Amino acid sequence: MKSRENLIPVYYRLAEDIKQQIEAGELKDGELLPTEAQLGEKYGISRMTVRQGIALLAEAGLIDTIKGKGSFVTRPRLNQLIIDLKNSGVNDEQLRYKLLSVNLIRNNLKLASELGFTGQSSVITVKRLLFKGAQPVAIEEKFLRYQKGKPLLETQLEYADFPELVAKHQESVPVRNDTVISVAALLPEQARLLEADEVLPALVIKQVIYAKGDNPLGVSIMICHKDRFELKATSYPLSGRL
Amino acid sequence: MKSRENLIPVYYRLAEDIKQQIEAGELKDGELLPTEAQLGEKYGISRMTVRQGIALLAEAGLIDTIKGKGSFVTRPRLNQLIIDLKNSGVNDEQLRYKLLSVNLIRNNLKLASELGFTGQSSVITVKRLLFKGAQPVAIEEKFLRYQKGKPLLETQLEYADFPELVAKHQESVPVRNDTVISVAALLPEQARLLEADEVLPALVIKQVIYAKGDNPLGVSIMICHKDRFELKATSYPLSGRL
DNA sequence: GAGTGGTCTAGACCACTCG
DNA sequence: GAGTGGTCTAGACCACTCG
Repeated sequence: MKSRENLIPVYYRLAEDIKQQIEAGELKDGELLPTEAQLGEKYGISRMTVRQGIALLAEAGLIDTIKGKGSFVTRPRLNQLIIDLKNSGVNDEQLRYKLLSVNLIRNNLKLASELGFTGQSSVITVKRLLFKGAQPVAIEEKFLRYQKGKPLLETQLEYADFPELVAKHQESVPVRNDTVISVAALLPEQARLLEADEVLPALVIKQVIYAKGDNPLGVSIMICHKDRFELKATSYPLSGRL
Repeated sequence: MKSRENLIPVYYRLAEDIKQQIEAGELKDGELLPTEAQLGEKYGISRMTVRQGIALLAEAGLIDTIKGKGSFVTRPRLNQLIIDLKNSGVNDEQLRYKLLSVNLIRNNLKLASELGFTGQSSVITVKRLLFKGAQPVAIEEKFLRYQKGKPLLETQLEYADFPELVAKHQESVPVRNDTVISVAALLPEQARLLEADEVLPALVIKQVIYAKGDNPLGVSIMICHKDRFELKATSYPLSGRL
């Protein structure tokens, strides 16, 4: 079936077909798919092409393939949620930024080691206020390993998201972002900045960016106004090709 | 290079090689990789095998491939974080569960429509208390579309995670989980259950499980004690094959 | 028109699983 | 030993990009 006629690749159509069957409940959780050879036969395509479709389904979490046995229908991984910090409240396009302060703190081993910056005693701090419309929604404080000869541009300070900022200021390549989400009470000064009652709690998002080998390159702490900010996450793959 | 000698597939070694070069900064952000033909030449392997390696790198977010142009080094997507609800505080293995109540609420169109359960007026509610050791850490309340002839087993009610529970009780196949994370004050009864001061705020995790076509099948609301619970997320692919 | 990645084929050998 | 998926090849034609 050389279906170049209609531009949609055959392996993709095979994957879609099977996806439909799974979502319609025709192929149930745990059930075994036909073998690759059988699917090739059925669709009139070669085995490598079948495998391309199967790979797509596996990537989407719809099947598990076990060598020597076959491909089994499985429930999608609904417990694995994706937060896109660029589109879920944080770093939203609707947000405006106001730069509060930038400091280079030299020779403060205590601070550097608290942040996990080994072999380092100078730290850059950047503080911004995030607005949605006229309302302040979050305070963001960033701590960067100081890197000689890599000055930060004003535009970066104001507009770059955190991983991007770290990338620009570092020789080392950032490879991982570990984040913790928790709740804390606002400090008086934070409450003032956020124009909130002092008693209000806040959503706290703490990001740590690492280079290869678990070396922290930067730490970001966002203090978010509880009524003006929430985090959205979804199980649906953002880069989903199916 | 038929390197079956050492069990590690050639395409995998190619991908690892390039990954190392990217993480070491030898291949910088935006740089163009050699063409597939050149890589095939260099490693002495066929183009399809090169493509297998390239696909792995693309999946890990280390390169972007553009048809007709080539493959470009790109920063990994550090803004896309994965929360694994099974290993990040929620549904943790260390957690114990106490079933508080199970109810079938019949003929309550208002509740059903609030939950988004269309064409439906009966709702099952399940309330559990989660413990870490002897300490209550969260209250979990679930609302399920009632499905005739699909009784819930006691063991499921106590141990199943939410997507699993929905899957067991529904004919429809769950395909998506949309979650919102926010902050709210504890109600007096909730504070009592969590053995907390009434004034305490709480982390709120609201999950909605959908079938195909944006039909909600179930809603779960977790009210988490702020000092005993935090959510962890990471950019590192959990199913990372590289 | 030359170069690139995207799709696809028809074969091959392998390691693994299962009865 | 029969069946399965995993790896790999050496070819082909295509659509796209760029000068």
